[in-house]
Amino acid sequence: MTTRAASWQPLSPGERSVAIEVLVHGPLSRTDLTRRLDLSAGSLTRLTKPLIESGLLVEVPDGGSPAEVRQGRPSQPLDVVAESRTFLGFKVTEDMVYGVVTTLRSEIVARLDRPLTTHDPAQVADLLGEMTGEITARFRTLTGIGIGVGGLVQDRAVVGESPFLQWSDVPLAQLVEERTGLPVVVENDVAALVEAETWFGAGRGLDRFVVLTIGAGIGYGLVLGGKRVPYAEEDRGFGRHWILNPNGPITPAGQRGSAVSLLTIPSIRYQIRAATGLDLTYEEILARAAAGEPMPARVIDEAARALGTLVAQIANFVLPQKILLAGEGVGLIDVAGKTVDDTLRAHRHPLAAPLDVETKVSDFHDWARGAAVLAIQVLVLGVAEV
Amino acid sequence: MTTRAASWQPLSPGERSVAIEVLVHGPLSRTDLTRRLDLSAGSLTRLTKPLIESGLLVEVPDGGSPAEVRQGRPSQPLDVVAESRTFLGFKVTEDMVYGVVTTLRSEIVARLDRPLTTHDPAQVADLLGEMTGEITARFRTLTGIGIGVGGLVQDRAVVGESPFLQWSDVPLAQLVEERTGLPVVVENDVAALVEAETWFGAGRGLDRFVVLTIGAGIGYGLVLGGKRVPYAEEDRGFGRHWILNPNGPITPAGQRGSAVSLLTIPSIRYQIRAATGLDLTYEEILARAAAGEPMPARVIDEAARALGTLVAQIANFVLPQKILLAGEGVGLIDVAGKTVDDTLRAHRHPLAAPLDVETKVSDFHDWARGAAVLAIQVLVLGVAEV
DNA sequence: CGTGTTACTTCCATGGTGAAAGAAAGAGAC
DNA sequence: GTCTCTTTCTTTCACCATGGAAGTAACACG
Repeated sequence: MTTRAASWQPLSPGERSVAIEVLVHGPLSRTDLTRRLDLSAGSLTRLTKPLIESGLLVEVPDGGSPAEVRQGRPSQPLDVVAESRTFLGFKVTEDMVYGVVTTLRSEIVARLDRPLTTHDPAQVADLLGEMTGEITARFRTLTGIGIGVGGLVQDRAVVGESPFLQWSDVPLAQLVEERTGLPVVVENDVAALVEAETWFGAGRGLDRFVVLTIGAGIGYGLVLGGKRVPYAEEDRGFGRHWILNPNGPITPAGQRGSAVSLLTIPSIRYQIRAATGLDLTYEEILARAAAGEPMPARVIDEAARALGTLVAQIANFVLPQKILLAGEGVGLIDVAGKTVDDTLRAHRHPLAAPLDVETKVSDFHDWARGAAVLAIQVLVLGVAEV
Repeated sequence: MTTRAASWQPLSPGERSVAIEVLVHGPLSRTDLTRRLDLSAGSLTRLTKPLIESGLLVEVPDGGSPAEVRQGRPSQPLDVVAESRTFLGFKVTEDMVYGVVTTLRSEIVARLDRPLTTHDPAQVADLLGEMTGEITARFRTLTGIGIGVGGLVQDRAVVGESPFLQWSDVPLAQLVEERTGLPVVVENDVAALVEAETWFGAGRGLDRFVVLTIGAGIGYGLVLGGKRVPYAEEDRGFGRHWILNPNGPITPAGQRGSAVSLLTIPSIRYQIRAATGLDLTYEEILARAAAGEPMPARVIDEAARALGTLVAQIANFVLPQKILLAGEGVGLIDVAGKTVDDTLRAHRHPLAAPLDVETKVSDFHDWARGAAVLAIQVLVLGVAEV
């Protein structure tokens, strides 16, 4: 590997936990950290000193609400220098590569998209290399690259199987590393999004957290104890066998009445096409459903009930503290949110803990950002954990 | 509290982890323990020495297969003295109290049942006190008492709400402690069974583990990271809103087609009664279904499909390493196991990791044993953790 | 009876830890 | 201004769990 010295590896376990806590949970004073990490004040002074000397952390002016007047010596928040390093995340789709540049805190500072005209691995790697070159010219602090791909990814490096790219066993990480000289992490796109939301997004600091994505397919991510649980079928057709309505529609993909048949964008478009002959976009279908056009309204209503049922099942069995609904296919909530809610409530125990559902209609740059987070994790944790 | 000195509390964290590992995972040599606990050999000598001196652990003759010849110095397994202490577990039902006496390893060494003729809290406590008296006479090493009750239990001490006993806010632990002078833990019966299976049963050593019980009602227990996840609705009608078949039967309990309506013993008996007018026992229904009698066969078949669906949903969303089906109502698997299996397979991804399903038709003594495990945990962990 | 192998013990340097005491930096009272 | 109070952070130090190295024990094998 041609990886630069790009790791917090020399940190002791204690130091790293401090660094991660500050990275993920914003500026924190040493006293805050004693509570969060359950360490003594003395230990915190010891742990933070080398981190500050190395420049990884800095003392920042107290940004707390200036109105609130507190007695005693003011606390001295510590923060990472988010701009000290930048990361590049790619989301590779069938015909486009979406790229984002982020800070150490996963804030997007630039975007860069390119059409993908070939699926030849070497040429795709060339394109990614070119795009990286452009970024390096603008951002000298580029530290690592993350790539999100739909399909099965092994060891965070090799695309084992990707139907839409027609790849199998392509060592994408190595190909891009050779062209850029930067450390590269490749991961399944859903897994990347889940990691990103767990570290910096909706699932930050949670113990049990679920991400459900709806788009061209269904994606599912389970986070327990702050770590993503890997699964054997790993995005090779999630939700095809989740039967939500045995009387549901039959579509080319998935079992009859499955989550895939009821909820994914291609299936919804297929249902409309089959019923009306019109080839409408997802947005058009939503608009017509909102306007009360019977056929679209019926399909969207059925989808909304399926989504409510699905979320209820997850809530009932996983007992997550939060569920994030993401992807382009959650737009139906804007139109049929009430149906989703009602169905969800009907399938849950009245005494069950209220469920925190967050909706985020993500675009491709959000997926790319997820991939960038993986590069951040590798820097922070040292090794690409699986 | 009138608790005797009954705790491993003075143990250091390292010592306790050694003690628990040996308690739960049978005799282990010091070298085994180095691997399991990731400690050095030196540390193990240090940690085990006081445990042996205090009598908590003993060196036992190597029970390993004597045929297998190994080189080098033979290992010296350590074990707890399972018989050094005994524990008493009660399962309180509407008309009976079932009691078991167990060793430190949760092996049942005696049983004691009594009819429950009153629901008056003081008199129930009197009965439990009497039964404890009998046991103390035979087992001088009695160390603690665990009580399992259907319903909502707070702080492992107070029965907050128990419909079938018509109790609310009964400080049962205190009542029994006053009469016995022994430490008492009270817990929801399902929670107790789950803890027992997690420590000493099917879920031993697993990270993600689910217990599903079927009997008079549905019980669900989720174990993540070796710890049971508490839930808000806590056995106040689990499964009433898990709709498994929207076209399913309507019964007095639960929503139409819910797990309760399809699977619990009262609901199955109700369906048969409503259809045929016969008031058959669950066993009779199973026998007639096995014999091919149409109506029972149809009901059991529908239940089997519901169970397969339910297990598949749990497997799909929780990704457990193992699912334990327990309770008296899992007997239908003997009759319609193939239907359960087929339905389960149909609702799972072909590439998903194979699921380990264990079935255990438990009786009331198994529930009582679960309660006894809680008393063991209190001794071992020092405090009743929630 | 030595040799090799594995299990366990003894001993010691190390390093992370918390407790206690002290220093720093503000607010508030007079 | 300045004295006190409060809270945050630092310094110092004793402690102790840990692992590593070297040594001992107990067996099989030739």
